[in-house]
Amino acid sequence: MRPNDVYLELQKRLASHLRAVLLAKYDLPLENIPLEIPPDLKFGELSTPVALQLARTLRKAPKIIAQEIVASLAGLDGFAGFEVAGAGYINARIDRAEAAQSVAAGEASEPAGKGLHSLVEHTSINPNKAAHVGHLRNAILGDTFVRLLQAAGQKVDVQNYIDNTGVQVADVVVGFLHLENKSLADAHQLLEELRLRGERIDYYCWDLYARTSQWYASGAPEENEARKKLRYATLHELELGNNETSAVAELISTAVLRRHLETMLRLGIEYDFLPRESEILHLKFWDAAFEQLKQTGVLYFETEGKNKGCWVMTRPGAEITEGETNEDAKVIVRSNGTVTYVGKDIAYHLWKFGLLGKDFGYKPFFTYPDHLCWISTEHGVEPHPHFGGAQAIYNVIDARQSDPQANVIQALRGMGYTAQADRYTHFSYEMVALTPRCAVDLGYDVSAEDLARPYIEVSGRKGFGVKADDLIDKLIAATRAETDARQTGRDEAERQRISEQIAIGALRYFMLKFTRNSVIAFDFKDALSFEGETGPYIQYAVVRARNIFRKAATTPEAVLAEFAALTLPQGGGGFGPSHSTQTPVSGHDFSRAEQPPKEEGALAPGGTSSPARIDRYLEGDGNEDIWALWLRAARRTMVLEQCITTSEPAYLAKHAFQLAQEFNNFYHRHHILTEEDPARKTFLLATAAVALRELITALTWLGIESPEAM
RNA sequence: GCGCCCGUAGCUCAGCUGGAUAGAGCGACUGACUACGAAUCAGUAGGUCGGGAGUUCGAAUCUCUCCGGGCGCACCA
Repeated sequence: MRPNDVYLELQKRLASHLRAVLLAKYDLPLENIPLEIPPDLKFGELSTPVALQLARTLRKAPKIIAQEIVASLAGLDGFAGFEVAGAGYINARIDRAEAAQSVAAGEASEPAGKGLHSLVEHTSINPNKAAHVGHLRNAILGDTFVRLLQAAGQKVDVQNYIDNTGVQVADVVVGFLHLENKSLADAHQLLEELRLRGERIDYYCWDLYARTSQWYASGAPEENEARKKLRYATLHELELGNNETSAVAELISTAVLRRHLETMLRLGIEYDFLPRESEILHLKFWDAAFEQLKQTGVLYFETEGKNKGCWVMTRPGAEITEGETNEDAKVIVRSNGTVTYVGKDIAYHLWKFGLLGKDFGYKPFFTYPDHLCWISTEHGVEPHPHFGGAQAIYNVIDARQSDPQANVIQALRGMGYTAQADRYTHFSYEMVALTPRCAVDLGYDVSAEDLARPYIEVSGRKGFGVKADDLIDKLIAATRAETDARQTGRDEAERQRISEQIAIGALRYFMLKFTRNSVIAFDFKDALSFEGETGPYIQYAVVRARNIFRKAATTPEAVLAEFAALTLPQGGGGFGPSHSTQTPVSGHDFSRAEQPPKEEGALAPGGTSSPARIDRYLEGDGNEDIWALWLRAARRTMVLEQCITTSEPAYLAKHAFQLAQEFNNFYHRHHILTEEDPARKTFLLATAAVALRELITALTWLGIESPEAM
């Protein structure tokens, strides 16, 4: 039997059939057949307003068209019938028993894009301070998207770009060398002392960075001028490398980076490669890119206007008038010969697509339980894995950087790399801000102006924000208190593990439940909630399902095997090619809801002369909620594809929640273990087994573990 | 000034390529534990989808305009 995802498969089948019917009947080639999931099961499982849409071109009443189309649909494999409803909708009812067989068998279709080599860049925190809630959103979005691409069968490289030679690192170095008057030897000593005391270097830098930022503006005008000069002199030394200042920067930034990886690992987030800006500079990536940019004419030398003496490029969407100087052009090479950020980013992205003709050196940096994370270096070790050269890339970068991102894409397109430009996704998301109340609770001074705002932007420079590790610690403490109260029979280690799983589940779900372009106004009350639309709610549904199987002394696998026997008296079924036993349906003569849901006689066990179809359990007023659960379980691949094509993990988060909600509802309405009809009991257990399987799969894709108990 | 995002129930948010009575969670109020453990479930109240105009058989969804909020538009990264 060929694998397929029930809903997706039936949708495709109906669409192509409708396309053929429209062509044959009306000579209308219609590429996109609108298909939707109706708002209520009474309208069937799939529906199309295509007749409404065609009314004008065909000059016929929509209802007439719908009836004509329905007449040609009878007997379509996998469907139980079609009917015209409302103003001219065509509603399709699928063969429930047959669909349930497929779902139970765990059939899933291959999503589009299988085998593609993708590269996801996320996290990319400046290594000069502790990670905060904003970085958590980035990393959780990125990591989840990586899991989605992998679930779709893609080969994914996970990268975390490290700007170790930028102003932000320069600022902590200035603070260390000039505010604290310390040396390279002191830096070594500090790291050792912090290690012994069990303190975090990234927390230390959080405060130092904020102090230094203030220091730049807190003196007399001429003092501030000197401090600013010091800042840029330091930055210059970092870029050059091979000096004491850069050695301090390297030492501190690497220690902070290590902390970031540890923080993210608490959330189950891992990386394959850490490309650093220092290597992009020292290995002269830019020189190679510059040649290509000049040759393709993307960059031109400006001889007039405010950008005179610079190499510039035209911005995307800019209207250029012949013979006039484009004052709005983006400067890529400054008049002093140095390269801007966008320039370096173009070089880096040429490398990502394997178009630069240069590569990093590689050395191992961080060890995960099952693989190594590599970091860039000038002279690497052999052998090493190769990164870059991807077919599709995703950059998880906040929405404020959409302009520079668009510039990079524009440059690639201008160089003739249009296929790559099309597969370059700026995976943008809005920031995480704090509600004024949250800021006050944390002890920050909040101005009257800020108090009136809906939210206040987090700022590392100001030291304003919620640190990632603090939030995680707080979440674990809260779940631990709850777990200790509930799981009195379990030992310390077990309770801690469960608490961590729940805490991380709550945090990851919280960051994923919002769509990317909505600003998250962070508040501890919401983030620390474990009820309602939360990760723990979904995890709890899993635990409940598991408890049923434990009490019944069976397993989901055993139940599903039993279920297959129950529903497959002839051993066939499913969505195999030639399995059409449908009776033609004229389109207006059936109404499933009116059939009695249950016969008086007991169900004959599978394998007897009268095929023991399970329709009776899937239809009728009392069973619509069960069928809805099966139907949702059938949507896994559909949701996965939707998430990938729209770069929106929130759809999967919503799907998992709705699945859990329907399961909890089912759990209350139908008591499984006390069910007396053995066949129905098997059916109910199979329902739980399917829900359990789909819940665990969805949670895994979201990077959320399923605890054994809670 | 130009560009992008947002404005949906008291609060926080969904609403897929325009489609059938606008949904969820939280909060409020009513109920359900002799347990497949209530981190749960059922029910009630609550909405001029920011305002206006247009396109359409049909608009929360598309276009225009106005109002309100946010973020970008460096020879910073």
